[in-house]
Amino acid sequence: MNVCVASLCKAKQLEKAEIVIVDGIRIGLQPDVVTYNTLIAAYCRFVGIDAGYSILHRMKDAGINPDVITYNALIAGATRYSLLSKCLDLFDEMLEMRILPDIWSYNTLMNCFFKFGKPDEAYRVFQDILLKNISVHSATFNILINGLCMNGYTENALMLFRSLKCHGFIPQLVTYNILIHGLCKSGRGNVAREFLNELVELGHIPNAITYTTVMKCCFRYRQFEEGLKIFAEMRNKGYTYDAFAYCTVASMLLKTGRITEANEYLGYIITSGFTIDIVSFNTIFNLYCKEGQLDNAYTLLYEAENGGLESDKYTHAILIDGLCRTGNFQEAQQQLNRMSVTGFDSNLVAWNSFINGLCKTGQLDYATHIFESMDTRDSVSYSTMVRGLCQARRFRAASKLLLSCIRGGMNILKSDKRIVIDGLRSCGLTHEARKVQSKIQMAKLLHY
DNA sequence: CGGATGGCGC
Repeated sequence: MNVCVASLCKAKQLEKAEIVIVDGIRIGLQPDVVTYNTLIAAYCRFVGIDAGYSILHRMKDAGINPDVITYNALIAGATRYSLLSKCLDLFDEMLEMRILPDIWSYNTLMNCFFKFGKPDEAYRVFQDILLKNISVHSATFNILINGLCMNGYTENALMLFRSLKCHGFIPQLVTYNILIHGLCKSGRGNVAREFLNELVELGHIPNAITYTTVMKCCFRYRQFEEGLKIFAEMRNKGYTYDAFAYCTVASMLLKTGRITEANEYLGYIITSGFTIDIVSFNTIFNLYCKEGQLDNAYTLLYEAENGGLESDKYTHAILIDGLCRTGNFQEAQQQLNRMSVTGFDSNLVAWNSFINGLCKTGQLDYATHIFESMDTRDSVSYSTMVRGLCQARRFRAASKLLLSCIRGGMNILKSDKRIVIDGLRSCGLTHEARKVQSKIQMAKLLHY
């Protein structure tokens, strides 16, 4: 029965799995801890953490005690849904129940801390593993390397990787995938390339994840044709069994103005029978919004939501950008305000999109007002405003903003700084231009 | 029976 339940759960057929269990009970087979653990993992993955909990209760009611695997599945579920405190509670609960955590409990907890941007605490978990003399799993190192990369410690991740190799650790394909991704994200595409060669030399065969990662890396460095070549190779090898890579390609095409081609690839997503999840939906939705087909976009959104797809912060940001592009600033503003009441606040990208739209249409005072009322701002917010002010030839205001951005420890693009300085000069404000330049230099010295 | 890697927005 357990084998059957497991394979149904893997295939997301939870109702069928439940039927098998009921049938089993009818012929005298009682579900055991393995059956429940399988169910808990599947419910956490496909339905939600509460669904996982309800199985836990069912299990306890049936007189079966949870074990370490039960808790690991729940902790992983809590991590998936970004519930840090729930992870910690579960870990404590496990200890209280005198269930000894295994390496995977620690791995999962460590991964959870990394995911929440708490690398120090994650590292403490790792030290705990060593202290308690629990033998590590290769995944422990993979999680460490990934966590370090994702939290801006790419250099440390590289050092760890190299020292592990010296100690006889044989990197797996996942290890390379993680490293390549991390290196690319931190702007070290050249090192990523080296690792791509290395993994092949070591006899690994790149998988769909490797291809998608490398392809995105190419796009990041504006090597579009190179990336498309990788995609073609990936398709030839039959590695496009999901929409992941198609989304990357389509959004690159859209961003570079190759609308017709983007349309083509999105067509594949729709006709290939892939499950349209929120990410692929957003990619398609973005096409309609960028083309200014807001009516079609709304229809699509309506249909998707009726079909049970839940929009996320990406959906909202795309919509707001679309509304701005079509000049519907009032509706964009309303949507933004609605967003903050429905829990999508801190959607900085959407707000940035809005001020960008306002700046592009010369509504600088309105943009400034919004910018000042935002509770958080990032370097994009500043860049957008700075560029907008320069375009309106309000160079003094732009330089003031630029300096306050730098004082806040945020860095904006060199080209944006250039625009301000050149602008000041073009107005004959040579003295101010020089002042800004020296302040930028000073900030550089102080920060690095 | 669980647990690590890839896709979308300014």
